[in-house]
Amino acid sequence: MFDGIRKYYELLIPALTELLWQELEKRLVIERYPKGSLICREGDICKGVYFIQEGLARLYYTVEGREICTGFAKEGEYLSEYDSFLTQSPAAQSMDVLEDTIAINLPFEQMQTLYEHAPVYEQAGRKIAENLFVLISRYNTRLLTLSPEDRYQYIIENQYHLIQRVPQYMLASLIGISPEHLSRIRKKMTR
Amino acid sequence: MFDGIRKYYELLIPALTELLWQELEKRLVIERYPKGSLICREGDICKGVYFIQEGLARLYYTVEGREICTGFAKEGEYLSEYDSFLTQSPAAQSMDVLEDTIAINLPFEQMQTLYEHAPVYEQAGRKIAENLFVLISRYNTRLLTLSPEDRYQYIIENQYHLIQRVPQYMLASLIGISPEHLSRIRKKMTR
DNA sequence: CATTTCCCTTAACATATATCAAGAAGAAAA
DNA sequence: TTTTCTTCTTGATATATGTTAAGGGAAATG
Repeated sequence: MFDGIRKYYELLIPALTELLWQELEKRLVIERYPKGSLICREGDICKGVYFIQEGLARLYYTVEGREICTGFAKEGEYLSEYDSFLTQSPAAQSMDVLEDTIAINLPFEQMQTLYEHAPVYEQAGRKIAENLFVLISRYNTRLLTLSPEDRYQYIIENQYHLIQRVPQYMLASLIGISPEHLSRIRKKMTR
Repeated sequence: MFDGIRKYYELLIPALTELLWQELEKRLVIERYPKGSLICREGDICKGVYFIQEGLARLYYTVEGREICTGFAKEGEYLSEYDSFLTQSPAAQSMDVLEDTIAINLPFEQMQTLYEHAPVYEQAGRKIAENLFVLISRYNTRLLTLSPEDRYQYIIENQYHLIQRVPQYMLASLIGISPEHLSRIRKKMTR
């Protein structure tokens, strides 16, 4: 059950011994979400960092009744409303799942306990924070420096699984344009 | 000289002893930048995380000859092209200073050495990464959920020093609009 | 003190992109 | 199968925001 996430932590913490892993493992919580259900609602405090074991999760703002997606995580990837998680303050975004999903949650209090328990866990926390920073930073770079066409092209070339698993109108909001406009861009690109 | 940054590290690492501080201090590098000079050029590898001792630094993309600002740091704040720093890959943004600036740099190799030296430093690394994540995440939230007017209003209410120290056309790009448009927004707001 | 440079404003105009509305095509449900 | 959703497409229209250009004032420079 925990094979995938264990490999992930071994990458994060080169010095992860069997004992240290067991200490971590017993704090992990397996959570199952049926397609369409919420992991975290905007305004609530995000309870954890979720390692997606199986399925597909989504992070999005709701602005004037409309959803603006900012990220997706598939099997083997992490997702969290990390600002809310870190600062234990109300989440600006919601998280839900687009498919039946199994997530492994490392809750906030458990993470703090680990930090106090042994300093190596700090290293995992640091690398998770660093990885999430790089993700959001590059997302930002694309939004600010690429044209809508090039942002879509980026998804084709680097996140093709999203095109197969995510409705096009959600990708439009990820790119920062309307669904109609993405449809026209696609039409132009096939020519 | 190192008073400001020491206080900052004491916040990050509650367990920072005199000895641990000395170990850190001897790895810090004081750097002076005259107004207008570059700390890091786009395409280069960002050499460090810079604690601004005195002055004002800026982070910005250059797209088709135009500059798009994404962040500023004044005295007592940090700045870095952190993606480049973490991954030791070419920077997407440049960093320069808008005023004569004294920065205290913790270079990448020195930071790695500290991590190996004692695990408490991991805690500082983690918190720096977490803080920078929260900063960029909230910047993102503002860009994606607020109108240009409200983004400018946010600066007035929460970063008023920028209005006093940064040219308006740079704030326009921080907000994600043209200088002319910001000028019109300001005119409308005074009424 | 003159002069140059930088920055802000304003107006006219251009345009990318959003919005609105309708229909088609699949996919899911009954 | 038929029906009902959901998603995607397409066209007509609207609009926010960008672009270009010009002038003025403040600040830096010599």
